[in-house]
Amino acid sequence: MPELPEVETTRRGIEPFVAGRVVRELRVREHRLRWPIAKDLARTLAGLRIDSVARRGKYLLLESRRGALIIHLGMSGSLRVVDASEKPETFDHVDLVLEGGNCLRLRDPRRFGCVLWSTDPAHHPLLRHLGPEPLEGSSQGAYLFRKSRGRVRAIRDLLIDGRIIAGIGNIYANEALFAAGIDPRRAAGRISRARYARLGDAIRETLREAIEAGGTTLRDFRGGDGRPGYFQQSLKVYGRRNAPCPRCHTPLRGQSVGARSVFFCPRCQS
DNA sequence: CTCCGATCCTGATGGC
DNA sequence: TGCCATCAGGATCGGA
Repeated sequence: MPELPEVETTRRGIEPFVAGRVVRELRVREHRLRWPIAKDLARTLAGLRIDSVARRGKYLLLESRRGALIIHLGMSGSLRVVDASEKPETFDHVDLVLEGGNCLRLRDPRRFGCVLWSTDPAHHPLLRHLGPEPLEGSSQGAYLFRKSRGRVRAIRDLLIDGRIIAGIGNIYANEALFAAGIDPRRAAGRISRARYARLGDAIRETLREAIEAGGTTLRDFRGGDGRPGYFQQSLKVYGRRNAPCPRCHTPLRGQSVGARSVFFCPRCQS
């Protein structure tokens, strides 16, 4: 579920409760996530002061002087700040208990997320090959145009590849391609520079609006403050097969490309 | 290097 | 209401 806007919403929700706090204890009820939680992680974290909460792509980083705790929410993960005395439910796998009585609680039914310690997060294997942040620097259109030359894969697949550009998943790839008027199935290498310029702007606009709305809540996403996101109401094509195109009212199409779905307007996107 | 499919796991949904 | 198949927001890995 969580793509860049949901992770950023989470970051903003938890930061006021986490930054500047000292870790009292780590409680791990289930260590079998995407990668197992290290046995000695509790010892590593105890007494550590968390200086700030950063985001890189879909990764959250709880930064300290000695290193960072890297958290990924996978498909079904969420983080909330709760009172440490609150009883955990099923799938509440990890508690980071803080001095003062608050607790950062990770819930992840599908267990595709991870919790890892790194003394040098920028060079950690999971982050090292990540592409640029779509919301930083100038528009990414020229960059994407350059990276796409000679590539035959669908543009949707290029956009959700974190090594090309970080943080974009299937929902926002589909939404940005609609905004830019590009068919998600088109070969990435055969799209013009001008269209990439439009796409770069569409990506930023789409992500910004989604963050402003608090992310997209499909099923059970909640921000760090426990509130749902409201961007779902703003989705123009994702999940809306056969619904009228918001621009021209032609029925939207939905089909599988590779392992996941694309949604698009056959008239507005070519 | 690039691309594609399989894969980890559980819950929601829709058809019958 | 129940059962079963299908699908899901991610990202790595291995093989072609």
